[in-house]
Amino acid sequence: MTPDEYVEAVLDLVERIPEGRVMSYGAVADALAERSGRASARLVGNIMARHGGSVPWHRVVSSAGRLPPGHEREARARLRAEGVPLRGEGVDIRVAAWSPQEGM
DNA sequence: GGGGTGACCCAGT
DNA sequence: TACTGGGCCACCC
Repeated sequence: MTPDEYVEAVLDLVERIPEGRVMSYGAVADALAERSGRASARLVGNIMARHGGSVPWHRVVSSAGRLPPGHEREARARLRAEGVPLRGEGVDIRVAAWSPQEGM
């Protein structure tokens, strides 16, 4: 799988995250590991930063529920509108976490 | 080719 | 609870 295809796979998965739920960068990397052979949270973070504009990027947060630097305000507004449980600076990932297995 | 950087993560202190 | 160190992988000097 080429880097470009990996980007496509990441964006494709992010598009499937249902409203009101979120995934961490690591969870995304993990879910694609089987298919791509790669599992790097950092890589997913980079991909979202560069190509996330066309997908619901706000549904992808850090494993601690922190929102993407520079976009906290925007992300909070969208997440709140979708009914994602917010906690402190970010989201309550323990409650909002979603995995592809759940949504097949 | 070598080295720094980043929307990350986990284990240890 | 907060910091550190190591691992991760593509990108850009």
